[in-house]
Amino acid sequence: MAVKYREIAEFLEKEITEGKFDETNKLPTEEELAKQFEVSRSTVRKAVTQLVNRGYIYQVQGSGMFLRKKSETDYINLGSLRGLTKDLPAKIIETKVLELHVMEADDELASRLQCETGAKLYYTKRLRIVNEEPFSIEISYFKKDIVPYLNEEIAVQSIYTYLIEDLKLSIGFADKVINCALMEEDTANLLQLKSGDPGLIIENTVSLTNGIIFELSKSIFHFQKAKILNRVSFK
Amino acid sequence: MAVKYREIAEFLEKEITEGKFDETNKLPTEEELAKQFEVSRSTVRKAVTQLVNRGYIYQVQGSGMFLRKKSETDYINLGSLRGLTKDLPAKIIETKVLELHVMEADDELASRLQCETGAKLYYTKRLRIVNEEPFSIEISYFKKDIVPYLNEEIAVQSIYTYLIEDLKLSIGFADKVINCALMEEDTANLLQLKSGDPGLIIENTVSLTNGIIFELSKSIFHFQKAKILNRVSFK
DNA sequence: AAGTGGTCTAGACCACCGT
DNA sequence: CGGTGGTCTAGACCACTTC
Repeated sequence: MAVKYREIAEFLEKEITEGKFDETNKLPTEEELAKQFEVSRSTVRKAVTQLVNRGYIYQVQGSGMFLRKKSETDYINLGSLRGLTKDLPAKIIETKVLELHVMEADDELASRLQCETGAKLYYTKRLRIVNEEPFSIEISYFKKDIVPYLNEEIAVQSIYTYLIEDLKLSIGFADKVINCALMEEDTANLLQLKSGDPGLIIENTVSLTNGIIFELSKSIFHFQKAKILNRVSFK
Repeated sequence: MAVKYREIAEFLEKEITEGKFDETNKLPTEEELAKQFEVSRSTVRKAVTQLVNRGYIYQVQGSGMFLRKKSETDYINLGSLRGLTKDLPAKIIETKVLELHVMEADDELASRLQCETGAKLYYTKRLRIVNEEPFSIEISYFKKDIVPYLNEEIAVQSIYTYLIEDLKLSIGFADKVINCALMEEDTANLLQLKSGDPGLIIENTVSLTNGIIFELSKSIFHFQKAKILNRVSFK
């Protein structure tokens, strides 16, 4: 942190989620915020833009900044990289690590991860349990030269928290592909569904700020329990 | 248009898609672009930010601006409001208008559209055909006070083009909820699937720039043919 | 050390909303 | 018309990458 506009965005985000502006449904003007935080109006605008992009507010020229309707709480948020734990704060989330070991990239993985065939990868398969019911299966591959160490203790918690806070990785961008497919029997069993039932699938290719891909993942969600939310702003 | 940063973004977007920077995989520096377009560096940065948000490029501090790997062409783009026609430019897209008439909002529609029960709405149900195969079913409700007129000729083409270019509506933001559900028989039939097969569903709540909701839609995609792409940047 | 993007400022002027 | 967001500028200084 230590960057003003991020701090302001974070501060306002917290105020918004705590309901501080719910009565008026409106934020103070940019001018007022600039005065309050003792920064220039440009800096306020940069902070505010983040809130707009995250779907908290919208701006109307000549009129002001307004709260967007709060979204329901039990959606998976496509725009965040925070993971289930942060997306579903109201729920009890458990994780069962089904597999975790180092392996070598085959041709297909190498191509998708843009690395050499045979490069070392961490492979992990996890079952996510929400409110004591199976919710999703997550299969991930991490490049070992970027994520040199991973163990079950970490994988049971949020891997992303570990990557960001401990390994100090800075995540840059991701491609997410969503589709729907019929499940194999073993996958279905893990989710307590029948073979042939569909799964909602998100495939994720994640890069660091410098553009290097470091993770590939595939999450298969219980089709009756998972909903994905994406808030879009045009501008 | 007439806004510099948008024009620059559009210009660069075109150059990128035409492959102008493919050799180096890199864009000119911000300074150079500022000189080229005769604007300040801030204006260049604003244009560039749009390209970043749209998933075309990424920036690396101290190093430069680089192209992101081109995405495959046959994805539905979640971040755009352009509609299928623009998302799948390589495909032949036909639209069959199954229903189109004015109706009154019931309690549920009124609540979701934030209008009065009984308010007039345009209802339309369309079948989208891609490369001569059924691809999706789209059910939409438009507030009639905002979209006063709609006919089959418009509904066969892109409704959004009509809303933006003819009605001069300015779209502000949208909530998109994605999930997966088993289809009813008549829906399945339209997509040439079996009753009980799954559908990939996007429910869309769209607001104007001033925050007023004007459209609700539900698109049910053929689960074997549709893939949704979302490119995310963190910053 | 040079090159390049990231943050921040102060201020001007425009465009739109609501009274 | 006053209030408020939108665009744009010119310039300073910082942080990171690359050599």
